[in-house]
Amino acid sequence: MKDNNATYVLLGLLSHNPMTGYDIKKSVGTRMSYFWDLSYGQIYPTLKQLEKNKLITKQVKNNPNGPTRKVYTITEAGNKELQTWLVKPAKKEVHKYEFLLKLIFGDQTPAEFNQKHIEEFKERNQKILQTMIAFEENLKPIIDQSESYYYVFLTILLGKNISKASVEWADNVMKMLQEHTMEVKS
Amino acid sequence: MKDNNATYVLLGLLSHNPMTGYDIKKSVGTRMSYFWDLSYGQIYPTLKQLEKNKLITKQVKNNPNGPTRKVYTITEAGNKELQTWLVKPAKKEVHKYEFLLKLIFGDQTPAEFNQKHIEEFKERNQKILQTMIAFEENLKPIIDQSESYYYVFLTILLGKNISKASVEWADNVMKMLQEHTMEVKS
DNA sequence: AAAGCCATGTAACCAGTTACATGATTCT
DNA sequence: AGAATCATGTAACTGGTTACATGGCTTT
Repeated sequence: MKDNNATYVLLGLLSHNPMTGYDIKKSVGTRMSYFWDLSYGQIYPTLKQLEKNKLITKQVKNNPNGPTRKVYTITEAGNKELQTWLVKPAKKEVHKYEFLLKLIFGDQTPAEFNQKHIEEFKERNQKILQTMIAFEENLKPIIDQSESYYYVFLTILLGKNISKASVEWADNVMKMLQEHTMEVKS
Repeated sequence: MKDNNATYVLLGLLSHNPMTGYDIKKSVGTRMSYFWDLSYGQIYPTLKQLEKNKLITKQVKNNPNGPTRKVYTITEAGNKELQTWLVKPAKKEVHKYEFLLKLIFGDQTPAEFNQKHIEEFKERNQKILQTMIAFEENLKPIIDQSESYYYVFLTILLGKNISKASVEWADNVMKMLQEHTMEVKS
């Protein structure tokens, strides 16, 4: 059995509800959008492999309006595998900020381009912040209905805090850069 | 010519000073540690390829105490290539928070493990925060000596803000989780 | 009519990691 | 004596993306 994160995302999601590959993609794209991503190119082969290893089972459901749905359910063995992984220490976070790679070489380009990168970063983070706030509001009233909502809520809060800090940084350095550019020119 | 980020990290660093592959690794590991990483497995083949494409040149320097050093210098064509890339919009940020992947499935495991993951996340971020503050203090007095220091400084500030927000989040949710665990038990 | 969603999947590619190989010097 | 640093590099592997292929249903 392969021991990559894609495997455990699928097991984790299926530990709550039986789902199709398509459902999984949507689920990751919403509740995990801030901190994880999976493509179909990972999802479908991983499902196949999990089934082969008896960590999940498949039910083929005929769908009158559209293609056949393949609904996957976690097995006892699958749940055990998930729990074994859950207690192991997590690897450290990986970040790829391409815009910082451009900004750190900002002395090699006119100031306007650096400002553009910062503006765009700010916009991306404002969007994320709004999404996180919306998720937060949606979850608040139902948080006591299921223990699993509570943990989703905690992860949403981190996304909210970090995107907020990012927007604040962008506002600050935009001001700093404007003053700096004037100083350098004079 | 390949158009991956590793290429531009090397060009960007070499646009400031001629360097060896080893120097580049160290440089990335300090000033970019928060938001980027490169392994020798990427650096050496990329240097070779950049040289073949005449974006950098190599000088082999005999080193009395140790192996031969190969010092690379950026060419005019290399600088142009870098500048072309600098003005193009950056791709959106990519994050991989493995611990959130474990926390979001926190209902599947005893509370103590969730708290462990949060504690460890907090510790990682406290370390980063301290590093960023140290960089900030080191840069402040020399920031007017070179335009390039200024941009490094801006990137350091983002690392500082985000790791600070992360530590604060950890403190908050630890308290929340402790209360929540007591409620659920009662 | 066109765009977008539902739903499946594969193949080729690109990015990035890890383990290995080599070996001298310097610090503790 | 042993660990760390200096310094080079490759090969095999794993992780992850993108483009392609198919095709019906629903919304604008």
